[in-house]
Amino acid sequence: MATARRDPLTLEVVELIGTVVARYYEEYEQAAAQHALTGAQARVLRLLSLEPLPMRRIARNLKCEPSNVTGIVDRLEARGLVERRPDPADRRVKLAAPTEKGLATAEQLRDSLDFAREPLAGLTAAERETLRDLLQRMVGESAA
Amino acid sequence: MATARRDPLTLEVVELIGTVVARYYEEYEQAAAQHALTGAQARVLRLLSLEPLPMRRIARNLKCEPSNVTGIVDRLEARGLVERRPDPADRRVKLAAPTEKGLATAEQLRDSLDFAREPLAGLTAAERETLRDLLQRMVGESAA
DNA sequence: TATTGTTATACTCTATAACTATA
DNA sequence: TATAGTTATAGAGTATAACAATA
Repeated sequence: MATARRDPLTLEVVELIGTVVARYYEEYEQAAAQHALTGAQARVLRLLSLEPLPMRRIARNLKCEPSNVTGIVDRLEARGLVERRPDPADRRVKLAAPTEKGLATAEQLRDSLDFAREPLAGLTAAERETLRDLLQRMVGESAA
Repeated sequence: MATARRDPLTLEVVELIGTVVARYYEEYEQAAAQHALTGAQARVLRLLSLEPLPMRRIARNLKCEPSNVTGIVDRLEARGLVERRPDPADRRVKLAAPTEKGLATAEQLRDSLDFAREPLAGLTAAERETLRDLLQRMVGESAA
């Protein structure tokens, strides 16, 4: 298996992945902007819509410094999309949780992410399965 | 063909694409940082390594406002990676072009983008071909 | 008049370092 | 003493608006 690295085929696939990434990112930002959110704010809102989290955990997920999360959550909180709750188990911890409005926004956001579904519509179910399997092996099975 | 949108399979693929995008982006920034470049600077340098371009064209490619390009090119120029040249055909235009050092850096940058090659090593040539074809159809054939 | 690049301004994201309140 | 969250600071990317030079 592990041979090719700079062969034309591999480079072609790498190029295509770059194109997909650029398009995905662009449309994600655009979807966020439709709700007057930045990309980072939209990502945090999506994350919290799955489960309330301590600030520290948000930073780890976003792969940024905890100090940055303070501002992002501040802005989401100022817009009534998120709230900070105390953690009964540890008084140092603040749990960020979406409000009802925040949950509704997160759902709308999810729906507007047609970008990734739209192009898939051109593939048959069998092809989507193949794509899923190949991507899974690329990502390393342990995809979330 | 165009039926499924919210079926489990499609959503699974969308999720996987999101994972690939996050990983690609992260590793791109990391590769850029190894050369003390930001992601935006690395993207501009890569773009110019293909062909010198007017500031306006860079903005269009990055999908940002032209005023932002001024600063990014300023910083690349300050590091001796890029230079501004007059356009003989139109004296309003400034062509941004990589220096030799800039070209060398762009090439190193390209090489350090193993992130997208590494995971592909686990796929056979036939599988990479299949992946290429499916991605090409997603992207719409007209990939760069 | 329209276009190219720039400047000025304001906001967000980012990392670093220092601070506070808990543990 | 270690950890969670915050504040302060500085640099970079971003959009908007206004400007000079050129077309």
